[in-house]
Amino acid sequence: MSLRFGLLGLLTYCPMAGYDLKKIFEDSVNYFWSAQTSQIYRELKLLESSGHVTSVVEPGSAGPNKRVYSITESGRQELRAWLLDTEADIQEDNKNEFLLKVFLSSNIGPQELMGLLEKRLEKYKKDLDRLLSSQSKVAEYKDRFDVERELLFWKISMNRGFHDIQSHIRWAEESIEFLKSLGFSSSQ
Amino acid sequence: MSLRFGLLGLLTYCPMAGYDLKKIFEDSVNYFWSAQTSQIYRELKLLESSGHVTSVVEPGSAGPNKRVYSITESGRQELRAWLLDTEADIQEDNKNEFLLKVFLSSNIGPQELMGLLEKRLEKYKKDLDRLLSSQSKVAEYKDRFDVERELLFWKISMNRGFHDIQSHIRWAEESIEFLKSLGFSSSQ
DNA sequence: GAATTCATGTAACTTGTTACATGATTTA
DNA sequence: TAAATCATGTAACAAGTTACATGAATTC
Repeated sequence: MSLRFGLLGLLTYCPMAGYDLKKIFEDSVNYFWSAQTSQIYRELKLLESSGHVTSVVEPGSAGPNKRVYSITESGRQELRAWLLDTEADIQEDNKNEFLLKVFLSSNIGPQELMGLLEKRLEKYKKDLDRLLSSQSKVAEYKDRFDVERELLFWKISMNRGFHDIQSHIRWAEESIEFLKSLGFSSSQ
Repeated sequence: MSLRFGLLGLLTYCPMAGYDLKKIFEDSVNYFWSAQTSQIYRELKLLESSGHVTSVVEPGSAGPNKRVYSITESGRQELRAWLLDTEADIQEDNKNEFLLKVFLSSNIGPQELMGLLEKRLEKYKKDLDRLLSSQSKVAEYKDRFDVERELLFWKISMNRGFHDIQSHIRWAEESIEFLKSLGFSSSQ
């Protein structure tokens, strides 16, 4: 859906190749957005054919040539229009495979569910660690690009990550306690 | 991805037609899963061709005929295998269009972001109301099907919804306060 | 000399969305 | 009698995933 806007947004920092964009996706936006390289290259072509970015081929610093993309003025306009459009994102769907499992867990029973929840709790705690380490990468980006102005917005979006993970942890712990209070014990 | 398992799961309650499944999706699983009718009908056909469900055509109580689907033993096995497979759901992606916007908001500035956040906060509060009202529907389902055993799991998954929305509300409020503390005011 | 990283892409596929068509029955 | 609900579907498209191919440069 909005991969194109993610790409346009990152290109406002500086011109980049598809490969660079993939990298930045991985260690900045990764908590709330992701994309395959194949998808990124396809999308960049579409953006170029609609005039929102332009590209030039540059000799690669290491290895093959790079196709470096720059955002155009029409691209910036597109981006701003999307950012200000409050209708588009208001009914985004919240698909959560794990919750679907919990909902259908009568098919495996409370003990097995407890096992799933305990495993999940571990995952959430790892997520928290990963988020903390990706925070330290922000400092790195601060040096690589000139992003004084961006820092504020990065902080606010990363902070959402903490709220999110903490609420997951609290819910999982609460649910495990609830099952225990009903006399069930883990299958692990 | 796991629409098929959602369908299999609901069919463990009782045999149903595509239309019924769509309805139940809408007012039970809706908070963390959704699907279009066209997708549901397509998926049901696939499930039938792989032997996980069977169907019979019944005269409709009102209007056209119904094709009523029942889960088979192989369908139940599939479902249970998926429920217990902790690898599959562990790296589900968390795409969040709104967070992408926040992350890229240097392109519109803090005042505009504040406006977006305020609008979001309203949406979150509406989400909370909707979740409360869908809770009351659970009671309705309890009567329609024989789902004593299922109630426990419904409660746990619905409870996740509350944790989720509350954390969204807290984050939005905190972020608005943060921007205010920096001397910015809303564009609204 | 082997593995990893840099760098770009194609092809085939799955999943999800949008728009449309049909026609009966029930409710306002 | 008009609108909503019941009920099933097709077609075209958009978005996302998986698998694969290529080949140079760097690091171990």
